[in-house]
Amino acid sequence: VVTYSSLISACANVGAWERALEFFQQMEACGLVANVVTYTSLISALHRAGEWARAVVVFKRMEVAGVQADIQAYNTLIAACASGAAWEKAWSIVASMRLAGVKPNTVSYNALMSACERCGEWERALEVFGRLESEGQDPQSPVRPNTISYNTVISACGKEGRWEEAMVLYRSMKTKGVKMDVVTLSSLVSACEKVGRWEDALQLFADAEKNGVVPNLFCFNSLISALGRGGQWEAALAAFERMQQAGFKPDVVTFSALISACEQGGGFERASGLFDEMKSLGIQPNGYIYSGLINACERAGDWDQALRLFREMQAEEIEFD
RNA sequence: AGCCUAUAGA
Repeated sequence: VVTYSSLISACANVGAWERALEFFQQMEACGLVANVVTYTSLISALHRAGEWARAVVVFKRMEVAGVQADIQAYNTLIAACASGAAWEKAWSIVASMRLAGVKPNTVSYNALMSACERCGEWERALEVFGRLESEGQDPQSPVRPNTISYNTVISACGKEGRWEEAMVLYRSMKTKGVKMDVVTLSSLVSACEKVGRWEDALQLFADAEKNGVVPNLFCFNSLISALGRGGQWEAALAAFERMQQAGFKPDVVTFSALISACEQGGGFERASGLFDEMKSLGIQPNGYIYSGLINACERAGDWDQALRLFREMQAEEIEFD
C-alpha cells in the first residue's frame, strides 16, 4: 500500500492523474486496501490536474469505504475545490469537517481563501483571514496566519483591484513579523498593476530587496506588466534588462507584457523587434501575442505585415481567438 | 507514502 501510495503521489507530481487512477485500480485489483494516505494522494493528483469533481467523488468513495478522513485529506479536498473555482463547495467542506470533529488548521483556511481568490471573492477571503487572525490571538494557538495566508489574501484583494486592502495586509504582515517572500512580492506588484500604480510597484520591489527577498521570474514579469500598463515602456525595458542580468531567462509571459507595453507607447517597430527576439530565443509566441501584433499592424496601416503574421500563425497552427 | 499561495495578453 505504501508503494502504491508513493507511485500515486509521483504521478500527482507530474500531473498524470490518469496514471494515478490506474495505479489505484491496479492496487485494488491486487486485493490491497487503500488507506487515507492513498486516497489523499489520489485526490491530490486530481487537484493538480484541476479535476475537482472527480476529487470530490474519490473523497466520497473513501468515506463509503469506511476510511476516516483526516485533516490532510480534508485540506487536499478543499484545495481541489479551489483549483476548480468552487468556493461554495470549499466552504461547505470546512463546515463538514467541523461536524466530523476535525478542527480546521492554517492550511485549511489558506486553501479556503485560495478558493475565494479564484472566484473573485475578496471579501470572503478577508472574512476567512479575520477568522485566522482571531484564532491566532491566543498565543497558544498554532492556527494563525502565516506567509501563505497573507500571500493568498493579498492576491485575492489585488486581483479584484483592492489595492488599499492589499497594502494594509502588507503592512500588517510587517508589523506582525510574518516574513514576506517572492510570492508576496509578485502578488503586491500585480495588485499595483491592476490599478496602474507603477511607481508603487517599483517601490515595493526596492523594499522587498532590502528585506532580503531575491526577486524571481514571476516578480520581474509582474513588474514589467505593471510598468507596461502604466505606459512606462522604457522602464519596462529597463526591468527586462535587470531581469536578464539577474540571470533569469525571459518566457512567454515576459514577452507578452513587453510587447503590449511597446504596442501602447514604444511603437510598433519595437514591439515587432521584441517579437523577433522572442522567436530567436526559441519561445513560441501564442495566439494572444499574434492577435496583439496584428491589431497593432492594423492601426499602423501595415496590412502586408498583418497578413504575413496571420499566415505565419496559421502555419504554426496557433489558435486565433 | 499524502495537504495550502503568486506573473502577461486586443
